[in-house]
Amino acid sequence: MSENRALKTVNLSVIKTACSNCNLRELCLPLGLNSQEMAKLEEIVSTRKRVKRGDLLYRAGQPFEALYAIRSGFFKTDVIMEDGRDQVTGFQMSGELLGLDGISSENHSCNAIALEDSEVCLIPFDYLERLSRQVPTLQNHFHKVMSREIVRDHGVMMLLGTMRAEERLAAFLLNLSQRFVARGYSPAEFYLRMTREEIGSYLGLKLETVSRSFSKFQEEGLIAVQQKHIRILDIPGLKRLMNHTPV
Amino acid sequence: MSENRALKTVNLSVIKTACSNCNLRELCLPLGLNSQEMAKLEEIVSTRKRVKRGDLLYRAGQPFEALYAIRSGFFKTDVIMEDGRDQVTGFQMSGELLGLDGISSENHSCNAIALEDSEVCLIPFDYLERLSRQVPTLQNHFHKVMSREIVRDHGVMMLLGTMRAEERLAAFLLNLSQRFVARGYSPAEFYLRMTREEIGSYLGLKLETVSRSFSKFQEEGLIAVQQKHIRILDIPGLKRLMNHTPV
DNA sequence: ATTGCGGTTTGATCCAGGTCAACGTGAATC
DNA sequence: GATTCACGTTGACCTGGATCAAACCGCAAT
Repeated sequence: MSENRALKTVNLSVIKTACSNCNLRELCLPLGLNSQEMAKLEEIVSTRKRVKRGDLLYRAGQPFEALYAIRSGFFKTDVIMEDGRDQVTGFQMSGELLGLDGISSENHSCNAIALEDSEVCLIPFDYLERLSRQVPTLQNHFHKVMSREIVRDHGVMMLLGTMRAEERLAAFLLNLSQRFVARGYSPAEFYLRMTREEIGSYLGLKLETVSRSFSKFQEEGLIAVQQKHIRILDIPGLKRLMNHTPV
Repeated sequence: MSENRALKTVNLSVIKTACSNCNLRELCLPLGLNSQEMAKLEEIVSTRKRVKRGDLLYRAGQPFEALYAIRSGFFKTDVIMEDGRDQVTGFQMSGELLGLDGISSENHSCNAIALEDSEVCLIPFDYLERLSRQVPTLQNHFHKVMSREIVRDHGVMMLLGTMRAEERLAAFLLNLSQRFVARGYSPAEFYLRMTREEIGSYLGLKLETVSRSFSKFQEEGLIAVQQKHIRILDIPGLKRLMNHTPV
């Protein structure tokens, strides 16, 4: 919680040019803004925050004040029922926005937990609304980001409602792969930041089922797994597996 | 598709006062607006559209141009995979907004189908964005509506990911009940507009399981079912059933 | 009144994935 | 370099809900 605030002014000046220099700008909120608009956005995105692996960025029930753009690192979000059951609702990586769920009730409705040491840019929401009234491009892009989250959620519903275990896992791997590509990483080789249990929670499966499915994929030559290290050997194969009607 | 356009001016004048007179205004987009702001909103919500039972309001892939506020009636939205499997992603009733999924890609990403003869108010999206730049209350409320949809989706994920068949159905009934209450109807007695198969699709269950669970609830005195007519006899009982840890 | 038909209920059986349990593995700590 | 601990793998068995099948219900068309 205690952050190093020495050299504050230097720090701020560095940050003021952040968005325009940020190599995530094409994935993140600034998408589509001209340099003048970007400068305005930079004024409101003035603070960064480090979150250590395992720490919560925010917790369900806390008052909502800001959105967070992931500058680096990896997060999960989850919701917890009164009886203790929990569900991972998503995994978020650099360039993605956290906190959209908090707008509706002005309280966060889920927990956001860093799965590795991470850094986020803080976007005070009232400033964002004010600015997006002045900058139609930003307004429209923000609406698209929210809508995209809704579409993603529908995809997860489809996955949870109609797909079998192996289809779910294939879909999950392909989705990760795609998102890594968008960030300039290999589509075929990556480290999973989450445990089998977290994957299982997200996919509506038990960790043993996740583990068994990984092993099965490996036997079939679709992937090579060693703990958290994944190499996808046959992307088309996984795609085929994913939408093969279940009997 | 061909609509009666006779008496257009009369029609418009009638509609111009629509929002402020509409008894759904506290559930719908106008929430929180003063009369002046409401008047501006009414200018852009100038058209209504009837949708017959079974007809599509919009179809996945169609260009997105407007949101739809349900004036009366009942809808379902669903997504369809290439292999034909489909998933009902929601049931919408009066005062709720349809079409948010289309903003992100400027194409609708799901189908919206009327489950009874319905009427919707058409809200051209570019107008809405323009107006919400001028009316902060509207802007904020629209953001809350989108966020609420995200939170709802997380609830469905929780349901699909962690709950057992009977818990899902109990949650479903309680949710409908609540929403009927908000509209001034009985919390305990209503007609289901959707089939067992559609309920099943939404809840990630087969229609037989839905039917059996209804019968079980009836045996236990929790509800009285006769086809589509439901009477809830024991709301606390359903609530208890819903979050009783599964073993 | 009869037929047809979409939707619903109920029974019998099956199986994907859950549950329980034992063992492996590798990174961190002393 | 031994110990610990969280995480992962694998096997054996069990069960909730899927599947298959038959009958039933209500209403719309004739």
